[in-house]
Amino acid sequence: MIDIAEKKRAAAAPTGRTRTGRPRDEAARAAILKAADTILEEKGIGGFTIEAVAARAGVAKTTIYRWWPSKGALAMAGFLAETAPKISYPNSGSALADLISQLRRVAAVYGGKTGRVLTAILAEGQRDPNTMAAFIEGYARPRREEAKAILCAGVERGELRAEIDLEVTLDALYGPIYYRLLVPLAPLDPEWAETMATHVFFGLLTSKPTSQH
Amino acid sequence: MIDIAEKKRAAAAPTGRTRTGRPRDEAARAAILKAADTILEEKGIGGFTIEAVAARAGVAKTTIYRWWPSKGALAMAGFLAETAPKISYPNSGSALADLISQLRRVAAVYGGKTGRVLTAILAEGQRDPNTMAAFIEGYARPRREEAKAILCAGVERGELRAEIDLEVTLDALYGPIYYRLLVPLAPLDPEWAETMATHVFFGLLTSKPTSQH
Amino acid sequence: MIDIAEKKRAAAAPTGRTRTGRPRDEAARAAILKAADTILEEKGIGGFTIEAVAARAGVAKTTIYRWWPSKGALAMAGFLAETAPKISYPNSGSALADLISQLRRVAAVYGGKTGRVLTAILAEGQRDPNTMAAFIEGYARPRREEAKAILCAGVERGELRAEIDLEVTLDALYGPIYYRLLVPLAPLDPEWAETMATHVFFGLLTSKPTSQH
Amino acid sequence: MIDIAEKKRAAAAPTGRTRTGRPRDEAARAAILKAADTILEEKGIGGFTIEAVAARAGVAKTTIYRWWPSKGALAMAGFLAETAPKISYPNSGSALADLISQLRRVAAVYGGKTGRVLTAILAEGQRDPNTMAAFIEGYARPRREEAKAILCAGVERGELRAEIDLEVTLDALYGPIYYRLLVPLAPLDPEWAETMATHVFFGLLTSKPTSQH
DNA sequence: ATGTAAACGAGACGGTACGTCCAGTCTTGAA
DNA sequence: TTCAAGACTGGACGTACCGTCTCGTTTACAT
Repeated sequence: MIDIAEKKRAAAAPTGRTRTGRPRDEAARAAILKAADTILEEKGIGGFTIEAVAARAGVAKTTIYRWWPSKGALAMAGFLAETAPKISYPNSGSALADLISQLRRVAAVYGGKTGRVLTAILAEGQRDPNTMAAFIEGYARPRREEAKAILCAGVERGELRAEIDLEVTLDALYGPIYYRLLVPLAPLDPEWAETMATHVFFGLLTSKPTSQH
Repeated sequence: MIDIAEKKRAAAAPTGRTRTGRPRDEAARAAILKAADTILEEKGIGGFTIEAVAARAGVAKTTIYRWWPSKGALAMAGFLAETAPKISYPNSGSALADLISQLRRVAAVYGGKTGRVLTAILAEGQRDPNTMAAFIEGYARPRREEAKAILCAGVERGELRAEIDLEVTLDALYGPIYYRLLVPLAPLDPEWAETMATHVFFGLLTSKPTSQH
Repeated sequence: MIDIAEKKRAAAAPTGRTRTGRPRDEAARAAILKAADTILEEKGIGGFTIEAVAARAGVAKTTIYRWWPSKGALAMAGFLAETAPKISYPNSGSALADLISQLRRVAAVYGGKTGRVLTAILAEGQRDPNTMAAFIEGYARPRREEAKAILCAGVERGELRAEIDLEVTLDALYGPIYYRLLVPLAPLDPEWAETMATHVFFGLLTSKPTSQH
Repeated sequence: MIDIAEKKRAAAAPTGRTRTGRPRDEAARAAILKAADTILEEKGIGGFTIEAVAARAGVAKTTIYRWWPSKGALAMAGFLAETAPKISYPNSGSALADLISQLRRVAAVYGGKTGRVLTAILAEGQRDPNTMAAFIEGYARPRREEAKAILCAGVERGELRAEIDLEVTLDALYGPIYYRLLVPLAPLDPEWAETMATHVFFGLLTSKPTSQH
């Protein structure tokens, strides 16, 4: 898990220098993350202000600014601490089954309160590159690596075609979920996710080509 | 093209009552839209403020508020007036070719300055439902309908499987583009778009199943 | 009377250009000055914050910042508008009588609520040269000129010695009053002021020297 | 010399109980007072913050707060320790000469860096009664007693009129100096101080009255 | 030698006010 | 009736210091 506070602490005590001064208040840290996440869930990004988080956490604004450099960083930290852990990967030995199961779960979670948090972070990320970077490195990329491992196994077992580009495949499977999350043309639910995955797995064409590309 | 101003004018002169008073300044209207779009392109959503638009357009803030109810509406109007017309649909008689060609073009356009405008609108749309609605009804839905028509034709010609769900298919083809637009894990370019489309069209599996679903 | 607002207005309409835009809200202006003065009287400089003045005047902070550049400028404006007009000059034909009468009145006024306002302004003036300059040009200097005129008349009538330096004389007569105001060794009251003035007028020495200096 | 630290130390060891624990760090104490005075001289009251003093003295904020209860107390302590000792009293046997000599010296010192420190203390004293009390008891009153002694001697020797009120006389002589210090209408220099003193000593009137008051 | 007690550095904490930026509304005179 | 100009209320921003607090460390005296 990535947390700017952790980084700061690490930076402050690089090797063996004994830490001095009043230690960080872990209760305040937890309250801030909890408050950040709750506000994001309840009010979305519109109501997510540092002042609101401080008030709800019962904490001074300065305490927040001491540890998180921006709104986006705080939102990310709240997301990672509170809601990100809810998604885990299955492992059944079948790439197709595992991925569909995982995509269903992701759709279900993103379709709920966690989705509101995510949209907020991504919206903030459009205006602040650091937030986007934190999201990518702290959340998106790690998840992709997990999913990539499943795809790899599927290819090795002969389940999936060897010619596929794994990165592109991940875009094809996860892209639609983010699309529905951010452009609410229709709700994001597990049934839709499974149908979408099935379309991508089986392709759209009537006949399988002998040679392709 | 949707423009609140048009609606307002229409509402103001419902049947035949002759309009009186100073007529709307079309030069101001054009300058505002142009300024909105330019700022969006240059500064992204962070620098897009009503005051900045007014200053750049050489127009009073009130003039903007008279015609557009919110920041998001103005961004949408600027987008529609200036950058949206750049994307058109081909028609070659082959669904696969037409869609790939279109996805390439969309990727190219979204990968440039227009993409910055779009991310700004979508970010704003996360906080303001009206902006999102305007985007969906004024831009996303119409484009989907065009694409859907191509898919339909493909099905009717036997090019595409009859069982596919057209809406889901559109999600599968367009989702990844929005994903790459909003989550910049990697750049958005035509080559990637074609590869992605190919993956979806041909599917990922090694063998075609006899019965599916 | 000096008022930054007046300067701004004057600067905005230098010659004949017709003023445009919403006119300044005079009620708000008056409420701000009144609130500033009241807070100064009641709480002294410690409680004099822009936020407190805004709250009491029922006005937005920005409205204050639009017209007064600093705390000190606002305090000065409040002082000039509300409490400065209370002191006027007598004119009886006798410099001694006039000055004593005036010094008594000044001591009485500075010994009351107005004195608290003055100490606040002078304290603020120690940290902000602009405040001090505004105080000197807008209040102190004009009063000195009035007093100087009386002294002049006294000299011309032969009441006062011709050799005296008028500026130094003013320091000698007014200095003790500011001293008692700012260094409260003892209260500031009219009796003391008259005694003090008498000492200065008549001198301290037992015998008049034939030649001096 | 008054120093809260002295008081505290005295209070901590009232009778005979031997003191235990780490002794006060005199180097830190000296560094703090030096830093306080230097900052007051260089930046005036505006730059005089506890944090700045601590940083300059290379000391923790807590060490300051342990010994001085407030900003004003610290400023006073710095003033007394560093700059106050610079003024001493002459003794020539002539009240007039001694006082003029002393007033010249005071004007010279207050016209320089020491003056900046004094204005800072007096400004702070307007907001904090304790600071003002410390200034009066620790500095102003003792100096007045010294000056009063000279005046007394002058009266006893028949140099000065017996009817004069000594307190009022002190106000008349020192008031103008504080006035020029705090209201910089003109610079504070020895020539002016002597002229002023001469005016007060000799009075302003053309003729000596037969009976007065 | 070893406690014990106070002083010290470091720095986190809850707060207050700052001065600024924009949002969105309102009021005027001119076109 | 629209427009330019610009004043208004109001909310949040990020910063600077305040005065308090909690630590781990240091220093000297008392045992």
